[in-house]
Amino acid sequence: MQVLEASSKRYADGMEPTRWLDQDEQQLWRRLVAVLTLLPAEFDAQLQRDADLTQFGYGVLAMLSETPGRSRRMSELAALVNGSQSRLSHLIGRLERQGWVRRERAEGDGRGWRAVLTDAGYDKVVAAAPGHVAQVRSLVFDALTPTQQSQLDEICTALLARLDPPCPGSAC
Amino acid sequence: MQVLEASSKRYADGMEPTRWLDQDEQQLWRRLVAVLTLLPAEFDAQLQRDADLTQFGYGVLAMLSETPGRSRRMSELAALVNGSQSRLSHLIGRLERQGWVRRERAEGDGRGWRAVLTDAGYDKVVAAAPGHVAQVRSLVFDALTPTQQSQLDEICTALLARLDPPCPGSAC
DNA sequence: CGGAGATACTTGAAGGTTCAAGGACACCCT
DNA sequence: AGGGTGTCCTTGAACCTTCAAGTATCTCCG
Repeated sequence: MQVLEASSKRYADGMEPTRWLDQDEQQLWRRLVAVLTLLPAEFDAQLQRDADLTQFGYGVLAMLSETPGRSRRMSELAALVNGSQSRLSHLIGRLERQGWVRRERAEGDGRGWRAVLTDAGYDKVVAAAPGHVAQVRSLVFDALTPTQQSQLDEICTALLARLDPPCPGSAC
Repeated sequence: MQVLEASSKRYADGMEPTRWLDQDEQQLWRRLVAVLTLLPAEFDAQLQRDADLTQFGYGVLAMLSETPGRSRRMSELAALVNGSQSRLSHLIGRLERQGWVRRERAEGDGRGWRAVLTDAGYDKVVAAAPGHVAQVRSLVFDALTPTQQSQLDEICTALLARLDPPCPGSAC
């Protein structure tokens, strides 16, 4: 996944020369990319097949189901599931059409909306959850030792420190 | 990301009762989902911004650039980058329109095609690589200690063992 | 009060992915 | 030879996400 030669060409002033990945780093990177590709694909496939849901859609419904009042401000919800407002807005539109969610004006702020889980929506998540959790268990937890699980937890924490609040590469 | 109550309802014969995730497992799962969501998004954003490429598109071009002859059978290429044949076919169509790849009949097998990286395509990857590698370094390697890197490598290996060759949940 | 600027959300179009179907060719077996 | 079956790849439609506007409302401040 990387151009091979660490070419010795000149580089502009102020440009750091690229530090290419060494053998071990390349191996890790390739494996990580594979996991990043295949794992979500499996979850999407299972949810699609068994519940006609995206992982993102499931995540939103589940998040609502766990929230007191089973509803959230759109922007809040978007942040919780790591999606853009636009993405969420489109999704909620679709979920609304299926009767699993409804929109409600947010009180106190005329600009805001809340996504509210309907009873049908709640039933939907409850029905979908066992299959999804089984998949998570089978593809993640069953594959890792308890030690690896806590290692992975710390690794994710470290990675998120650079991903979650701060902006990509720029100064924040 | 999970329905809260471990409901004590009856289940059909032969159905295992769902083993819900405990506190620690839920925490890990949430973090992992966040990483699975945000990390690819960052890479896609950077590549889109700086090179007008998808991570998948970059991966394909890079893979070709590393291959002797700078070409691969479509099916082979699809497997290497963990994509479906259809996805690859559409992508190669787009890359071909931009002049970075061209299709060539595979010799020996009248059904087959090879994707061949053009010179322009090679220049394209070479131009895109430094920015991408910098991003990988900044978001992954700089965030992890050497120990964590080798832990992650083993974790990925363990996860891939259940993902790569075998089918999802069914018998193979 | 009133206007500038930020915030919350939506919308339509463009682009990418999946899914199901289809065409061309290879392989196998009689 | 030749017909059934499987493999390699493409295609079009449906779906989802992103991107760039656009609308409505709030906040701040003179």
